[in-house]
Amino acid sequence: MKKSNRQLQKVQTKETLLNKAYQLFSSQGIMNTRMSDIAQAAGVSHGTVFAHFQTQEMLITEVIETYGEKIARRTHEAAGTCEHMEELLAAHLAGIGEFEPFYARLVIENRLLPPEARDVWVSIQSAISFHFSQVAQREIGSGQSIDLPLYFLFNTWVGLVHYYLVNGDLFAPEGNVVGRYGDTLVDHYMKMIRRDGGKGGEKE
Amino acid sequence: MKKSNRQLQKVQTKETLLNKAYQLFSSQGIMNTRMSDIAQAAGVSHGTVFAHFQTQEMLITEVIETYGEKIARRTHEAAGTCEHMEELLAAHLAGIGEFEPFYARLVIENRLLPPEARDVWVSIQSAISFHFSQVAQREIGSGQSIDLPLYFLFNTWVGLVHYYLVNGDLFAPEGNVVGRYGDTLVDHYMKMIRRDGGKGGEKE
Amino acid sequence: MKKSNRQLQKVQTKETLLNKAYQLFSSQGIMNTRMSDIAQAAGVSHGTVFAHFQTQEMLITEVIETYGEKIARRTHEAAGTCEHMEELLAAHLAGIGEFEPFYARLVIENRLLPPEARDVWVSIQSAISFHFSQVAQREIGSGQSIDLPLYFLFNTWVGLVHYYLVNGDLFAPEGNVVGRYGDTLVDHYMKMIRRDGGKGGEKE
Amino acid sequence: MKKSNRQLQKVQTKETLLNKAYQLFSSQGIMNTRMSDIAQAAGVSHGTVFAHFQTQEMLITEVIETYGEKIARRTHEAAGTCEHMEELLAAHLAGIGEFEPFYARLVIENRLLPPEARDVWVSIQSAISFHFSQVAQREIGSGQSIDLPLYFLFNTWVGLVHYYLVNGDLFAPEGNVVGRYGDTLVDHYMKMIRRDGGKGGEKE
DNA sequence: GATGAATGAGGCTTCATTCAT
DNA sequence: CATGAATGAAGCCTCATTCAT
Repeated sequence: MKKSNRQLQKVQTKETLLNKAYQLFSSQGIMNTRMSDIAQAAGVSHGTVFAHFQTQEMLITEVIETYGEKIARRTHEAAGTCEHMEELLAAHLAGIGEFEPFYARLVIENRLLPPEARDVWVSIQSAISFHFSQVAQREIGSGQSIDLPLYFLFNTWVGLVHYYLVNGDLFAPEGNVVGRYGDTLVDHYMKMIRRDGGKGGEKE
Repeated sequence: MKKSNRQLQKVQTKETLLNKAYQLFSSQGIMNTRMSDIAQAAGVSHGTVFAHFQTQEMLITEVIETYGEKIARRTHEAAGTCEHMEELLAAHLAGIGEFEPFYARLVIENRLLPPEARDVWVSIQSAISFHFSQVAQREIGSGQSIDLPLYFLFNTWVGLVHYYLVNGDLFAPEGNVVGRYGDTLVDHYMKMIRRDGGKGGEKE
Repeated sequence: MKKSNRQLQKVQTKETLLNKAYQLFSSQGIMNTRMSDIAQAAGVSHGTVFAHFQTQEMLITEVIETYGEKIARRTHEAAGTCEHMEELLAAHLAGIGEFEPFYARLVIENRLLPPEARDVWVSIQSAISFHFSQVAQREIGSGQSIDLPLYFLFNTWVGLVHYYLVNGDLFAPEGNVVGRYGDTLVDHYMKMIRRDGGKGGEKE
Repeated sequence: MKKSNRQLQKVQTKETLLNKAYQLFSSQGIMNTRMSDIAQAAGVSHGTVFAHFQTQEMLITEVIETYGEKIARRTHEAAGTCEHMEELLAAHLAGIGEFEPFYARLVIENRLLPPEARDVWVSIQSAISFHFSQVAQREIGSGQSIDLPLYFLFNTWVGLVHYYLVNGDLFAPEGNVVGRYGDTLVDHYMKMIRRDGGKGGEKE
């Protein structure tokens, strides 16, 4: 059990580092966070960070992998049982909502992240896209949704959500965009893609 | 009149600096461009940049103001005579298209720019929003468009366009997102907000 | 006898460390080899190295002592039965040849090594010098060799050999200087110190 | 003349840096000297060093180029008028002697220097080799010198000199190997390569 | 006003060594 | 003893900004 203890210790330290990095990334931005900030936040020495992550890029990438996976999983779970688009979108937002500050940072700094980190990000989006497309396909097939390319419907939705997140400081300075606008976004989006959308515009 | 000459010279130097900065920002990113890069590109000394702009932030802000204003004006002009939403969206994209590399950078680095730059950015968006809302209002009133909040329709459109620009490296590695996808985006978006949208998907 | 086992184990671990260090020193250089490289190569933990050698300097010194002694012994053996200078020089080179990569490193990094290591180095050279001087003395006495101070003859020979080793990357990129040039060096050197040397250059 | 002043200033700073680096390299070794040591010795800030030399490697290379060229030139000049080998060797040593501490460092750290620096070093040696070969060729032709390959004669001489320099701490702790042994080395070497060398070994 | 050399704070990374288990 | 996680001093390099000319 001695070994077990040491190993546990190491795993814990690494987890602490990942978690503190995640917190700092969420609050002050990813590229704005220095390695030494993370060390300090985790209560370890500067060098320790490098004992766990070879380079800053690798740390960033691993944080994104770790928490991105959580976000994707959360969405995946929620999406698994979804019958209708409304539910899926709500699940998507719920998945994001749990990690909103971090996710928003990912959206904001997207193109400035190390390439590997970007790959991770893209694969997260792909997972979501997959679920979305399945449901959308079904809804289009059943005539519930307007017939537009799946990728377009997806991009519209994601673009909308990301737009709110990127401009979160304007929309929700308290930092809870999803909580504040989530339902409305789903509602409006659904109205937009429903075949009978736009009741207010009744043909006379 | 000698002074006049000097002043002219000064104005020209400043304009050169702004223009070279704009070019560099477009090609290599805003925060990736060093002050000395700009000086070199403009053929002046490193220190001269600081004679015209007190700080890097101020230079960035001023570039964004200058060229943002052009983008907004261009869009404004194009939008001014638009009767229908299609035309407006096309005009919007045309306005962006002329400055795509720079505009894309603005979208990508948006939140990492100096706060004052953000204000400029917001005002660009406002100009567009104004036109958009006018036309959208009319179309909703006439029953051509689905009845959703104007801000939502606008955010959806802008979110969509920005999503394509941010991911321009994936969508159009050659760097011409608007040219490649512009028409499609307008088409699909219009189908989505038309009251009779999605007819093509009608079952039997 | 349990202790004996333990001690045996300990001795073996240390030997492994010395040997792996020797190998790494030979292939990548002495000062370029990290303590952790050695630990890894020996299949022990990083800390274990420090259980056997208090400091890096002491490890280096001990490796040089151990293998330097082997080189010296080998040369001593080969030199022991030499009647003539040719044989001695060949023996010297043979002794080096067995350990060329390591010996070359010693020559290359010589003055950058810990002081104690230098002492070892000097004593290796002394062993060779002793044999050399004996044979040289005899040959000078018998008129076979030119009459120059023994130390000069020795330094000339060693300087020559070391010059080839230090520049081994230029002379023999495959890393076998002794094999490639050994015979030639002996031949030429002998011609140089023979009283009748240079006959081949006689005019008319 | 204003420009002249500034330019002069810059050139002077760079020269100071090169010179201080040269001194530090001479006294404490090349790879042991930190960039900040040089800055401090030159009385400028740390960053200034990097304003003049892009990287540490480039600084090292440039110091070696600058002072290596001086050494080579000195030898070249002295060698230009040499009729006999004795004079050439003396000139070679004189060239080295002026810069002995630095030259010795070059010999000692040779293989540990950045590749470009090594190239410079090799080209210095080539210049010397050229002169040597010319004179040696002539002397062999006239039957004054033993007939051995030019490269061997050269390598023997250089190997000998470098051997004394590398072991300067043993031969001449006060740091003046050339002054102390130069004449003897030339004498003995000449005796060795003279056709009539080794009088002491008179044929009976 | 223009110049450009100098500044120096800021940040990443390496690795010998220690020490609790 | 062995282990290996943690330490922290050391060193390289960048670049916005200043200021004497």
